[in-house]
Amino acid sequence: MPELPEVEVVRAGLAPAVAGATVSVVEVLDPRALTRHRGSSDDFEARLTGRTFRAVVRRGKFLWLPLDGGSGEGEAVVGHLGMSGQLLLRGIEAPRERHERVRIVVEHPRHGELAVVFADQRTFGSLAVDALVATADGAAGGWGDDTALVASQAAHIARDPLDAAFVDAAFGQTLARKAVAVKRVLLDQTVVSGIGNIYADEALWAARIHPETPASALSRRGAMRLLAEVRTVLRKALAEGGTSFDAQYVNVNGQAGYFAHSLNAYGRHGSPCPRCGRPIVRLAFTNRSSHLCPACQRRKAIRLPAVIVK
DNA sequence: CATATTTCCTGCCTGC
DNA sequence: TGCAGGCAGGAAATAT
Repeated sequence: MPELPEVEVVRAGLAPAVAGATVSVVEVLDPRALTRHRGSSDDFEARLTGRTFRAVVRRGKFLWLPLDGGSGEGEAVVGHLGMSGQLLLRGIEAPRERHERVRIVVEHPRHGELAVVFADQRTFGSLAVDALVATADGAAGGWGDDTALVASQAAHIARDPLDAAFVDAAFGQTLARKAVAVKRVLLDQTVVSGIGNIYADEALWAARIHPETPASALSRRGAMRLLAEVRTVLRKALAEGGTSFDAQYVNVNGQAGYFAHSLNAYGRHGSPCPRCGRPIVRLAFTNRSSHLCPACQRRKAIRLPAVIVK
């Protein structure tokens, strides 16, 4: 469930400890953590050992750590936390985490030796050594680095709503030509990245928009209001350290965030809507759920063409 | 081309 | 107490 705020907390925690650090040892404990790496575990270890991390960069829910040197535009370690992935900073003597999959020992010129531990209960997350490619729009690849490069595995992902190079007008135009439910579009990482089920439900609640509203049925003003609410909820969650329900999402020190206390709709079915007091409901949505207030978030009436009935 | 469904995985929770 | 089944869900692959 790490979405943009949670991944940004991890990025910001990792950056000061890892930027400028050199990899001394790589241990792959479970090759399923490398499903997106083109090559063996040995290849991953060999490509990484001895390299120096230049930065920690994030776009949407993707993280990448550019490596110094190399050919062409260079390479990076690209990572996605999936459902339950964690990147933890530990001392080199630290015992194994419960679901530890990869351990990268680095030597930092000021902080000394550290272990970067990738732990992942459900193994939807993964790490890979990946090529860096130029960004399509020439702007910086993401948060945390000024260079106009992006990991190739994240290059097809749209910019996220907190990215300075995100284009609001293009987002509005995309919504206007999509017939599918607006919530689906919010979750489509090729349209806007960083939003998952929690923040989609929260933003739609704040904007008083029913998740099944066809995207194209929103007015331009409605679309921009939704985008503004997306940004507000992402920023608030980031300021509170992200959303943690159990031990699934934690920062690099293993600590939970506080935003779960601020949720208005997600997971609150049966509880009163904080705005109107009527119960929040849960609706089936593909293989997951939508949480909403049916009173505040009215399904927009679809204007049907006139039909002549004999 | 656009949209819908399936797949990957483990741990917790419910109901029998 | 055990165990089956449901559920959680991001994104790529596959199907319609």
